[in-house]
Amino acid sequence: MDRLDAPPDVVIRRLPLYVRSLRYLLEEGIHSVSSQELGERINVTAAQIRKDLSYFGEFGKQGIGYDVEKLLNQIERILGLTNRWPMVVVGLGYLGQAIARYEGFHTQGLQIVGLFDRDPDKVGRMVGNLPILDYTLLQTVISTHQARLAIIAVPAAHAQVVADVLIEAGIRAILNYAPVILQTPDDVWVRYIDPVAVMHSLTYYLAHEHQA
Amino acid sequence: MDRLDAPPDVVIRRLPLYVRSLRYLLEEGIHSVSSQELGERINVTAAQIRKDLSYFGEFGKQGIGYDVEKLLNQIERILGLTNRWPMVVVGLGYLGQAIARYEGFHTQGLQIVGLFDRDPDKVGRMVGNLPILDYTLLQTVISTHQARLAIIAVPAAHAQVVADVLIEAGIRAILNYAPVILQTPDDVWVRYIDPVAVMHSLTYYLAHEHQA
DNA sequence: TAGATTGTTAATCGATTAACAATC
DNA sequence: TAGATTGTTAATCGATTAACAATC
Repeated sequence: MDRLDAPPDVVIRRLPLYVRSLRYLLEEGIHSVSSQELGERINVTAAQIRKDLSYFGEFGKQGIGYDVEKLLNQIERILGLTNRWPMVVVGLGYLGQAIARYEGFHTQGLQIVGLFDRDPDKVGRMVGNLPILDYTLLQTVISTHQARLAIIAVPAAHAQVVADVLIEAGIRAILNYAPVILQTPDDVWVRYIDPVAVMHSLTYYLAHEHQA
Repeated sequence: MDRLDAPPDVVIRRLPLYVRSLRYLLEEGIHSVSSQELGERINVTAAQIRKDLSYFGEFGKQGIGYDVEKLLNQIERILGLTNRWPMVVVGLGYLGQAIARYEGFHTQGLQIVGLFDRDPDKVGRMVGNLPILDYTLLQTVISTHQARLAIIAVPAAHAQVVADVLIEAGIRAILNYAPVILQTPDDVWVRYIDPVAVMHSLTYYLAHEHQA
């Protein structure tokens, strides 16, 4: 394979699923796995797993498969999960609070270092072990922790300004829960979580199920 | 084009974004839009929009573009959004409560008709205007409302059993927030919301940014 | 050794983009 | 009419799958 080619984004998006599945395997005390077996757990073909991994190197043994722990470590290294990643959360409504309280980020190398809301009634309150801060402190907190990751959980109408401020303050990758497409510079990564859109794509299939 | 071909899933997933953008346009008082203009708002090419729509019919006028309201109505009809969709939410932790309290579902044709948790301490409490019910009532509520949509927001270890029960009770499409890949029959639709995986794909790019 | 499974190449499949005749 | 923009076809691009030699 051509190690010069950058791996496609689809592949990068699948790597975290491999990581998770390998962690589960390890918890189950399974130390060796074939692309076939791994694939069955993630609903992905064996060929796709091997092809995906081939962008980064050779991690298995013919006739044997993959050493779970070794492969896990390798993919974690590829994803940069050997360091902890500081991130900030903006918008502490019900959703933002659920995000702030979710242990899954912390256990997976993602460390929330700042919570921000512009509502004066919320500022100062604690969520978990962090206080909600005013937007005026965004810049300081982001530079202090060198945070490059942010989660936006503010109302739709407010998301674009928040994104602008975050980027200005040094944020380079955003996970946006607000139902708006953000306009950002090319060197900023933006991903969306959009449950209503997902549900609407499902209603399509339910509405058309009996025509098929 | 060949109206006999089923539209690809990628296209179905984009339709809800068109719906949303068209709604925003309408709110802004804009009544006519070209594929070019619409595309700029959603970060999609004009050609892709026209191609996507062509799977379902002809909705625009040459030289003019699309009537916003008309196109909106058409896509809503295609997605089945002319009816309201009953759905249940299982798991009323912080996340489940945020979901239950989010107005976005209700305003977009998705009506939560039941909240379920197995924790006896939670059962009976109200979240918004609905009480949290025990799993024993799942079957009844689902059949009463003929719900075919469900959201799973339980801990990872519990998600597969919950899915099994839901499907047994008649659910046909699931949005799963738990970090596990569900094993389900072919006639059940499953989508995932997985913020940790998304963040991990972002750390990849941040970790490799300066090699590029 | 025989059996299993990798890594990789080539073939296939599918989605996006470009281009343009049709037409408002 | 001239200019703009659609709907659609064909070309391009990219991702998935199949197949198999290499090898544990």
